[in-house]
Amino acid sequence: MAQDLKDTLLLPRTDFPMRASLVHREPARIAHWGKLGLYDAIQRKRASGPAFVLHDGPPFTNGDVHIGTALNKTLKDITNRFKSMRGFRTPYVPGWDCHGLPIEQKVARELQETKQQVSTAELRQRCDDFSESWIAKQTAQFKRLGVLADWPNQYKTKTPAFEGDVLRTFAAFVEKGLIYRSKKPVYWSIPFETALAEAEIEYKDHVSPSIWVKFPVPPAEAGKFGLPSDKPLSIVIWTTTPWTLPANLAIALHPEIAYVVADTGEERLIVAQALLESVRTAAGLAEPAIVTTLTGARLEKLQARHPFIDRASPVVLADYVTTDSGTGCVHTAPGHGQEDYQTGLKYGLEIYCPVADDGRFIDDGRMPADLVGLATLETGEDLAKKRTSPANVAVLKKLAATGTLLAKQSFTHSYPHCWRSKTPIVFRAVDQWFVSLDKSGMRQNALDAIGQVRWVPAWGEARIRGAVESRPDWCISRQRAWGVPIPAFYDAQKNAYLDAGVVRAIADKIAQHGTNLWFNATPAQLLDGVKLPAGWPAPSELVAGRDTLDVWIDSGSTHAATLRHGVGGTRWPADLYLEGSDQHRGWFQSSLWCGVIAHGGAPYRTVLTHGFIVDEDRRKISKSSTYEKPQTSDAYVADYGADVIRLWISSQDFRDDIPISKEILSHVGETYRLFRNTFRFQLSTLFDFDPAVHSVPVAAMDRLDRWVLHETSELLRQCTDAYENYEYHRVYHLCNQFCSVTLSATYHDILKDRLYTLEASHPRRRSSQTAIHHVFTTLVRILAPIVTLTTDEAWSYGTARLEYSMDSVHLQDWPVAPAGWTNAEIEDDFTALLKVRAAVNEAIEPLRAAGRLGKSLDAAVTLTADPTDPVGRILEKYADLLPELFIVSHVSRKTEAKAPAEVRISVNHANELGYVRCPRCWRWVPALASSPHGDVCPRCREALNS
RNA sequence: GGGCUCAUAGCUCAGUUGGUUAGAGCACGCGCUUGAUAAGCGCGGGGUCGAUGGUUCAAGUCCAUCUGGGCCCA
Repeated sequence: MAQDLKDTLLLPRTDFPMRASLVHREPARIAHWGKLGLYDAIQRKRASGPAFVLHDGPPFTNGDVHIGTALNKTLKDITNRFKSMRGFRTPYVPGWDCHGLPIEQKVARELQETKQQVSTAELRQRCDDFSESWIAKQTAQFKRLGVLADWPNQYKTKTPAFEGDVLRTFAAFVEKGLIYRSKKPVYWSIPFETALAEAEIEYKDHVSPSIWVKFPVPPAEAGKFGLPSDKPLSIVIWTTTPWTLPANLAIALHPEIAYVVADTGEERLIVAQALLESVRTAAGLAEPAIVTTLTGARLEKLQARHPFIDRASPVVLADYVTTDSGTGCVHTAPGHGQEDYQTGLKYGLEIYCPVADDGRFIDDGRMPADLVGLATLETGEDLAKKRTSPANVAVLKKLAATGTLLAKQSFTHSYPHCWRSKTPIVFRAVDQWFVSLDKSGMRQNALDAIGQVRWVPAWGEARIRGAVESRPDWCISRQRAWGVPIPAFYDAQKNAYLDAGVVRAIADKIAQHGTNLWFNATPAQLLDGVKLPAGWPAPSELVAGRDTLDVWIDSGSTHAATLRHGVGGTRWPADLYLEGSDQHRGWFQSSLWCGVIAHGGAPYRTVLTHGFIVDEDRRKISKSSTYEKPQTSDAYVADYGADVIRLWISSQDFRDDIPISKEILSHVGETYRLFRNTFRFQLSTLFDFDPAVHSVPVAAMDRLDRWVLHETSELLRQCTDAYENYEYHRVYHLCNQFCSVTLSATYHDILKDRLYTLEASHPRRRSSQTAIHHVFTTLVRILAPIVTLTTDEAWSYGTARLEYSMDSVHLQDWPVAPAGWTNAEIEDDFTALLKVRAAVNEAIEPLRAAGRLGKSLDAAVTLTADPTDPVGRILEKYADLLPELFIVSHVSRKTEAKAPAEVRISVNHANELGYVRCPRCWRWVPALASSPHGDVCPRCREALNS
């Protein structure tokens, strides 16, 4: 009998599975999108819309997609999908960064391990293959995340056409006269014998010999400067790089700092006054007597002597000298340091660098014979054995022999290392190609362009402004094979020949034949058909340079190689660049310079940055103690599924650091289930609802349903605003709250009675179904950019009642809430009603705890309120709705003068009123009536009779 | 060491121009339900807002310093 009655209820039904099984089911939907040609379908649908171009920053192609890269690509995907639903045409051309040292090094190492010797062309081919293999893997990993893109039009920095555009960008640099050749200290990787970019440097602790060295001042020289000469006098310098002493050409003092001549008894030393005590301690000297005090400026041009080479080391002045450490007298080697170099230029010193490409001292006739050939910095083996370099050892020996070594300690400090070999680098002056950033007002142009761009968050502008202002001239040559060659030629005397027209002609050839042409062809072949500028030797007298361009020129040219050609329907400039905040000094800047120099402006209108992924302790993930497995996108997708990962990404305020942990992901998984069950419940309650046939106009809808439509329009308004402002975490939290509070705990819960027990076509039931249908189609679309796969599945069930359909939620327009949904009066009324509802629940709880009743439907509630009070009036106004709203069986109202907004609530079990329970709808009523299915309440009898 | 930036319940986030006992979801605890059931509902405990010191009648919300993260430099 009970089962018989239950069968008369309109219980929810749907095939939409409760369990997501994302990890197993997602690939099928992604494949379905592939068959559908979803990306192209979306582009076709928006073909006439305004363009929104998000230009993809190319990931480097040397490994699996990192979870941080997954975050970046997903944010781009969310953005594009939202913009597309808003009506924009959103061409998205993905790119790949292919050239560069890490790949070349990896390939070179493999060749080394297998003891293979190959030509440059063969090495480049292997690099190409290596890069290509990762492009295939990364593509699959991005697709697995649900990322939609124009894969057929993807750009790769290694393709001939792209390389041609890189060279055309370079030609613009040459044409503007910004390229110059200069000997300049650069970061130099000894194992790779190449100059390194700033980005290729990492700072690590390094143990160096810390030494105090005496530079003798000859008595005659001391006399000239009014210094006592009756005892040996020396200027004391401090350095942590003894190997640079053979290149010492000067001693830098601060012009305004106070220096002292200190008498130790046997000799006198010149050091900064502020550092005398620390020098004394380091050297273990007795308390010295101060002979005299004077400023650094007084000693300018004093000719001290090099401690072990027969030459002078003059005193020079420099503002960067501090009394933070050392002696205030700075050993200066213009060939081995940026500041030293600047000072050298100022004083006309030679940019002297007696260190060869391999990091060993050269034999230039000036280097002491016992130092020639020694390695200046530690090899990996030296570091493993914790010993200092042979050159350091030998220099220390010479200092000791000449009695100029005042003190020696071990010193651990942060020192630049080659990011690949992990060995310390040298500063070394070598011939390189540079871009002058100050010539022709280029730096100002770049700063002006920054002001034209919208930076999100706003502080990004200060960040890149600082980076652009402080950036030194750009060293763009690399002594590598895997890159775009610099089309410069050299004659027998090593004079360089570089010309914009020639570069463009070579660019055309390379765009056709690839860069291997440069490495394989003779200068005569390369220059065949090219009109040589005046003053150039015949091609037969030239050799082609072997330097390649800094890869930041590659990446800085991506906009030129794609947007300016309109690849995939894009256009220049881009509406949006979206990358990690490290790119203020990286890609944003290289793109800015290339855009400003070659195309007269920034290549982007808006630049959005996100933070970095950290662990639960907010520490960088690579330093995490809970680091268990590779932090790859695939590893996370395999555990949680793409939609949960995407939801996690949306849940975080990505402008700040972005924490990830098992706990966080499991909470996000709960939210995912909430969304999924919300969709499922709504779908299940619409099983007999056809919107085309059963829809109820808003004006005719029940007040509860109009309330939920109002709430939905509010949700839509706020989520749209959040999306527009790139605040996706607000969408997550708004939807979370909406689903759990507004829907699940309130609206859905209240609705069950009418949906299940009323007759199928009862106006109130159809009204609610109409509302649910509206809420569903709105909510699914709001979440579509984020929870892409599940919303697509829900949409398919909702529209076609099928797991897969030819339609997709991603082809829909962004929802619009009709004006009729907004209803301030109902909103106010329900705010008050729901407050009373909460109070009713609170009042029921003690009875439940006492075992007097279980479900709220067993309760009969009495409300006492002041009829003149606003709340009292609302209770009166909604009297017929109250039992349903509170999910109780009976509500009686009493009026009594009370304090404003005060409602007294008393609760009884309905049987205390003599009520009986309807076996069908479970409500307690005064009396049952007979029906073909037995005794039921009058309302159920009516439903059964129809 | 410098520049930029962040710091609110166990977790993720809200907290408008400084003004009532700092909110939400999840998690947690205790119950209810078994007609969303590897679901749903109710109630409850839990932050004094990184620390310190200021400005103010009043500060999570303004200022300074410090501590601890992050990115980028040195």
